[in-house]
Amino acid sequence: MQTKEKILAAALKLYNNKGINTITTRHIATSIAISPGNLHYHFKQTDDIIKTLYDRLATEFDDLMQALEALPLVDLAVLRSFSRSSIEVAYKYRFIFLHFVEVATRIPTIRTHYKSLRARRETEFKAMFKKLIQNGTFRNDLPGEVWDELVTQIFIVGDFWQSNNELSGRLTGDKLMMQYEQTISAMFFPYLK
Amino acid sequence: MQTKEKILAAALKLYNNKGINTITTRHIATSIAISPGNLHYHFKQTDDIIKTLYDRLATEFDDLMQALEALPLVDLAVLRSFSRSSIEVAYKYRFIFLHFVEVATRIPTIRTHYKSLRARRETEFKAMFKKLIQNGTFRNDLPGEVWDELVTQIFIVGDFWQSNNELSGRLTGDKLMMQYEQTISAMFFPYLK
DNA sequence: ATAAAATTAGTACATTTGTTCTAAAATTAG
DNA sequence: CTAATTTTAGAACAAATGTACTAATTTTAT
Repeated sequence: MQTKEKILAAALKLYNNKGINTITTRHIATSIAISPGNLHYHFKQTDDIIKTLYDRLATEFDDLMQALEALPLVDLAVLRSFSRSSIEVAYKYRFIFLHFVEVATRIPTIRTHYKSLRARRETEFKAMFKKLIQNGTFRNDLPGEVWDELVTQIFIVGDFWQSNNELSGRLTGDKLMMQYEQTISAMFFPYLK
Repeated sequence: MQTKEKILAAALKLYNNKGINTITTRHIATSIAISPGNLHYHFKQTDDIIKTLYDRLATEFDDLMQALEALPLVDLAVLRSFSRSSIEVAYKYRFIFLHFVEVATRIPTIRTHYKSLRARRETEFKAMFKKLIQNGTFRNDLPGEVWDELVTQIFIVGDFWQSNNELSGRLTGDKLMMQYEQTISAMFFPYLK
């Protein structure tokens, strides 16, 4: 593995386990037995490492979204499998979600990027819900605002289920992902026809 | 105002506006024109300031909870007014929620305290839902797990609506609180009979 | 009024951290 | 094979930061 990839892998692991504030570039360098100078040759600024990792997260999400859009029809099973894949990606880059506000504050381009990604996904979700109402999967007796609020709720839960676990659950790995798969899919339950 | 109170007020303001990582004890001291030595006379450790602010948040929440429990009956209006008051308290101490994972990591007693508070509130919520099902406010056709998941959702949204706003909305003050009052009350909508 | 206690300012120290610089080593290209 | 380029190590620097220390000042108690 190239040094640059080694750095990213080590950084991801350390950030995920110890957070972005306790981990310094020296920690990362030491963990893969390279010098601080070498690390800064590959990443001039520390934040460039975080930025790169965020970009990868964004790309992996985008791939999921595009796969979803390519499907001819969206039903509950599809929604569930999409949610499962999203959870896996989010877990892989969990430090970002666990420190999302700080990451977005430290690296303004991340906030900008997230905002536009979010806006895009919001319209996508709303369109999808409309379809699911029309084809009789979802209820048709609820006022429109309720669906808008559901979208907001989904984003909050989707972005912060890991923070919630960190505070009260402390599950890890598959157990954690399975629990929140359930939590997220339960969000749709009372909306079913 | 006593110096100790001045420090806490200044810290709250600065933390809320700039986060806990950019603000140092020197910033706090300078903002109220006292020396660093004086600040550390009142708070030996920086984290003691955060700890004290968290304790106040916890107390204010406890007061709300006790007021709620003292009421003879709980209906939707009561639930809504409780949610409104919670939102105000959470906004007042918003830096804690915006950096919840880091705060809980840095100050272990906060994590411990939050966990037990959370467990207590979970049973309270579940009992309340049971009552609302029995008196016909909530639906009685849903499986029990759905209510458990609703409780989880409520905590996630309740703890992280501010982080969500920080990432995508950036509303402030009343506008912000009013929006999330709606988001939170909309969570109950599809559960109504 | 005076002694004791509490508060405050200011300095200083040790550590950490991001980053830069230089020279050596390794790799690549011609 | 040799020159150019890339990569690496290691030292060094400057700024920041939490905290301790000391002496002065203010407040409180008697």
